[in-house]
Amino acid sequence: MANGTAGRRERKKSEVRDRIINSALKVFVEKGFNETTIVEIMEEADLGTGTFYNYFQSKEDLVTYCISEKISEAQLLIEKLKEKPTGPPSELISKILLSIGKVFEENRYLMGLFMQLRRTGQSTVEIPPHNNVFGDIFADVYKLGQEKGQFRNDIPGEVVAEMIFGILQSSVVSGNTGISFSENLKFKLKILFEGVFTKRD
Amino acid sequence: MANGTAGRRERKKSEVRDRIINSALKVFVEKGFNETTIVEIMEEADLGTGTFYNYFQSKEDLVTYCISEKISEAQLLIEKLKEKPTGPPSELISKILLSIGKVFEENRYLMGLFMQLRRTGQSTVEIPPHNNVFGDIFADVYKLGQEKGQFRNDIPGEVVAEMIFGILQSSVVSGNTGISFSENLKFKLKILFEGVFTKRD
Amino acid sequence: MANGTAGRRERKKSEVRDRIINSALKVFVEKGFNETTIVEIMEEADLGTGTFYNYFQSKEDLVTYCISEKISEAQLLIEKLKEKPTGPPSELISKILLSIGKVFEENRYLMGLFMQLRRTGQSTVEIPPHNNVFGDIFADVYKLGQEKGQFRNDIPGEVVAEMIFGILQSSVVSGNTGISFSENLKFKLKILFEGVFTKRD
Amino acid sequence: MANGTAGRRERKKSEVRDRIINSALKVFVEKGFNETTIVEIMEEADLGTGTFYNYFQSKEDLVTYCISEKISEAQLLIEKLKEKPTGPPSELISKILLSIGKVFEENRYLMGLFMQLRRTGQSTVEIPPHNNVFGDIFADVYKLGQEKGQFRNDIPGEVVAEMIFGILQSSVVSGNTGISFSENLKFKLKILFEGVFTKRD
DNA sequence: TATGAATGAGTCTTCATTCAT
DNA sequence: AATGAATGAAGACTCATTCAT
Repeated sequence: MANGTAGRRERKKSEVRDRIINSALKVFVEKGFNETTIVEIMEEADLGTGTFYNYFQSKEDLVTYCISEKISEAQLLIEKLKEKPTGPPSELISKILLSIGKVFEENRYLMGLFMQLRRTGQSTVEIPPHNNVFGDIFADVYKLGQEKGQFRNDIPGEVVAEMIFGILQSSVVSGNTGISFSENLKFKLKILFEGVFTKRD
Repeated sequence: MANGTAGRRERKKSEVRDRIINSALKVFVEKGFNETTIVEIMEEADLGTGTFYNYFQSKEDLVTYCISEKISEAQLLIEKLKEKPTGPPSELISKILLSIGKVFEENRYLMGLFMQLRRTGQSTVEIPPHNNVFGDIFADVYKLGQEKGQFRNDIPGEVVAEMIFGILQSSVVSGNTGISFSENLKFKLKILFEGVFTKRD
Repeated sequence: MANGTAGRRERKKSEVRDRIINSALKVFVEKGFNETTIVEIMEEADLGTGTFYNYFQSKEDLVTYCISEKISEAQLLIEKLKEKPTGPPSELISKILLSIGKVFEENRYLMGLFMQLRRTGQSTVEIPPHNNVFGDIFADVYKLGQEKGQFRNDIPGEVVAEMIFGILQSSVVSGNTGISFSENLKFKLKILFEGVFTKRD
Repeated sequence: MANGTAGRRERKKSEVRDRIINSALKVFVEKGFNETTIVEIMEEADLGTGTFYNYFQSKEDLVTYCISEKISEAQLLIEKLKEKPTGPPSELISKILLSIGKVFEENRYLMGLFMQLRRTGQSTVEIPPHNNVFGDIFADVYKLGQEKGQFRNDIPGEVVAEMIFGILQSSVVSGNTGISFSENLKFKLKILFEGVFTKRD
């Protein structure tokens, strides 16, 4: 009984949190992060201003929370992919990028936020240093590919990792080409691979 | 005489402006754009707060001004390079990227600012939409390369342009690889070219 | 039966009220009156926030209630002492001070609260003007002592009353002397009665 | 010249600071410290809200500043008095109390503030622990009096110091007796020195 | 032209209080 | 009666911008 009530409350609370997050992202997209006020977010969510602080400590906290969630989501996907490595490393990279891309594509703006956010240290939720979140993963996979003879050895893995991350980024934020995200990504991967392959078929 | 005085005044004024700009960039790097106040900039410049408004209309104006200057600088270099097109398109792209990169490398932070700045419309100086500043140029050169048979035809020029811009960006902001900017850039261009070349030598 | 239930309910209600009061005093001591929030009090009491308002109208109300209770307690003691006046007035004063002191000593902080509280008029429970609560009593006893020839006539009773009250206060809040409350009080009463001079001219 | 301008500015600034302080004290007296808002203070001073923060970091800071000033003032007076010790210790105590009293009497409310202020540690200006500011001084003088044979030895100096401080306090805040501050103080000192008994046994 | 104190609009943040469950 | 999420009024504080000197 009590459980039922508590459960309902939990659910309700979670709903409210989501409402705030979605409103926030909506307004962020419209006005930009720094130009968005908490009042605006809560008006959009049709909630009182004070309610914000029942769920987040600050605006920064909110963004950090959103991003952390997305990163976790993405990392989970990557873990799954790495567990059953069927194809060659290049295929793994493609799959990873498509997975991560999908996660962020739902809300493209978040990627921009993710890139630009300067952590000031006040946030309670930890965001790892930007580039390194996925950087190590890419570098690892590249090294694997080098060992397997699929990738060239005359280019440092870290540089390739940077490039892969750049591809991800530019595909997600790309918007004027009239090409879908996954198409865009595939084109860029084509460029990437046919350059790093040791030999072309 | 009057001319001499005016000249001195001109020079003096320009000196003050530069002092403000340099102080601003310094503080931006330390604290981030939004966290930097005009008071701080002017303290760093060892000038009175009010003096700021003799040179710029607002903080946004200041950044816009800085960036515009850099872009103009870069575009001037590109124009010069395009006027005397000696080598193949790939060489032109390399030279352009190195030139632009150099301009922004002096102040890497500016690139970050350039990427993240959202125009809110209050600025008097116009900054063109981010990606497109150099995007068209890259696309043009790529098309030229396609016509000359150096570049593959199965990938849209716009996508390649995005990729080139991404390379520029990631090279400028790269910092943990221990590789110099131009080395980093060359590696990435190698990846780019040996992927897009119709055939590998 | 109905009576029994009502009694139990009464008792239960009283228990909750006491729990709130004790938690409040505890937090007041730790953080100060103004810095204490109702949420904190109720967390300390392990009760829901809303429950507070089933017992008190406001935070001010709570404090006022606490203090009033203590004052009533003290006044009751004084009445009893005055009813059976066996010794000389000086002894009565000593006994009164010791009694009041004991009441407040259990919770020294309450005395500080009692001293500093400014009534803003919103409270439903009335607290009489600070100094006067016991001031009149002291002045009365002093006058009695003057009539009986025990106390000097060249000093106004009100001034002595203020001084007695000051003794009470400073004894209750004293903390660094390493002397117990009642010892401290006795020393001060000695001064009050006899003075600090080795001999009186 | 420049000096003249700077000097004028300095003077102006000092005037504004005083205006704020006086307005603040006025409103504090009327409404109490915690009930006073910065807006109210600045309205009373006929200045913009923001101006407050050109002079003080917070409301606490302001009070701390006021009190520190008064304490310094009082301590300076005490030093002067101790340098030329002509009469007996009792006389020195009287003079010290009258001096301190005068300092705080101009603004009686400040003494109350001084007593009640709970330092939360955020203030930039340091206030020494309340009782001890003058406590040591009183204890010292009392010990001197004991050595000289003027004061009794069967009461600890610290207790007497507390009592003296209590006298100071109760005289400053006393208000209903219709007796002037210095008269009030003299009566209490008389009690302190001689006691209230008609004769000592 | 340089200055820097004054300004107040704009934000964040807190918290007593309410109320549906 | 107990609960705790929702609320918004209230207050602290910031800072771009103005303007008298």
